[in-house]
Amino acid sequence: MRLVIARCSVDYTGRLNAHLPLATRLLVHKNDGSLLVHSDGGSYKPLNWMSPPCSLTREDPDEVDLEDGVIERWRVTHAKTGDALLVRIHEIVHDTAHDLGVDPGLIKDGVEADLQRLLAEQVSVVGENLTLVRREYPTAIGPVDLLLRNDDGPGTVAIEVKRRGDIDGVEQLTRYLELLNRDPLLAPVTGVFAAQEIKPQARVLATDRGIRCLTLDYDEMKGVQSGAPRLF
Amino acid sequence: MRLVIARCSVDYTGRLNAHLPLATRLLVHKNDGSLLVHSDGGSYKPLNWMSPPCSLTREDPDEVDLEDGVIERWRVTHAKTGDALLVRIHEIVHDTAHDLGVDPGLIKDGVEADLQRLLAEQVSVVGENLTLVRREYPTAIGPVDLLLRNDDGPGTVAIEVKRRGDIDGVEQLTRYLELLNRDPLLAPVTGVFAAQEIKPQARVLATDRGIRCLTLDYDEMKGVQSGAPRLF
DNA sequence: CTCTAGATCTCGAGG
DNA sequence: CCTCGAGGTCTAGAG
Repeated sequence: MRLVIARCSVDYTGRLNAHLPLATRLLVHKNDGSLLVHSDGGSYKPLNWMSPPCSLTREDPDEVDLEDGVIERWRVTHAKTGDALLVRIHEIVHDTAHDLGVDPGLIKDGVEADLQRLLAEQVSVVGENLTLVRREYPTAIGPVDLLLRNDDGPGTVAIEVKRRGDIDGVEQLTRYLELLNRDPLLAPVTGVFAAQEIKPQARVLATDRGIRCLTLDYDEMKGVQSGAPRLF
Repeated sequence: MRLVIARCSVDYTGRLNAHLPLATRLLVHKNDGSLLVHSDGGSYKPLNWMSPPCSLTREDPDEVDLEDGVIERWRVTHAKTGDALLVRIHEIVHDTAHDLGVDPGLIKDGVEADLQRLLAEQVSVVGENLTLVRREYPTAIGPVDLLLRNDDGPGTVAIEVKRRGDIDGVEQLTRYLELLNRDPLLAPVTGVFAAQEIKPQARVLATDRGIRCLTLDYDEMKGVQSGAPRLF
């Protein structure tokens, strides 16, 4: 990894065109060829960047650049799409290289998959006399998160699990319900929209379509889960 | 901006929990308090991070940490959500600080808004004998990108413009059409789904609902546009 | 390989 | 302040 602090301007050409006027910025050139251009603010998204696979070549400035005070140019080209980043460097303030080695990577806990797993283990949260048929129940238009069977009679419950329940999730569940209800072995299929947080618009739409909303408490559900091994 | 290369482990607690085992990484501490943890690969997304507004405090390691070889700890806490990042530093390989100043920011060209503007100026691309009523035609559930009037008779055309036409866009347009067709001054309203690239599933769904798909060529449309001033 | 759906999404506009 | 939609989305996982 090479770290350069430089006064530079940047032009991107690819899926769109973008231009960064001359200013002092951090350039991170990673070992895989990728380049990040960061300012001293904003969030983790760089002002401009090139993702791997790509390669960086150093160019001499042309006459116009020389008159503007450009001392060198970096051209970073994407191997497949042809997207290109051109960095015109006017001054290098700092320049160091470091060997970091391979990173062991991130371990996560609490994403949608965890919610879905917990709810599959605790179907009583959804209602009484229900049994899990399976997680990721396959259909022609994609897998339904959870499918439950009614123990007392005919009928099935399809559940869409989200961390944040938005209008898109309701649309998704609606498409599944429409399809599943054509199957005489499953019908009638009712819908449950389960999420840690459900947006008001999503709740209105769901209710209007006869879909029940269920707010989930991840920490509580994690607490109920008995002796299973924890990640940390 | 402070740049540190350090052997460290990182724990995030907030909307989820995440853990990074001990390894050598780049720590970028920005002027607004935010922190990025980067490895020497992957894309522009850091392995772990904290977004502003947040603040970093240096802590002494506890006894357990000392036995593990921790020389200092950084605790980065989000001002509002309470999300926290704890960096346990075992060794500092590099440590420099730089004054970057304020960045003038990025200038873009070719995003959805540009597509929409161009199509509004070239409604003949959609079909003959059509006139633009307005862009961003307001409805109760949000603005329709473009609304056109049929010159030869009754009826209206509602257009949803996307850079990449996905299934979500078809759903969005469907909701608009349903609503607009209740208005006797506009009905019958037909739909056109216009995008630079239309995904197969989206095309199938649109066609099934009687919505016409229209693939747009941005460069060509930009070329047609006569003497208007260009960004670069 | 493609395609789908989640994300500590981020970011900006509009009410 | 929140909500909504776009993004050079990125990313992981399944088919």
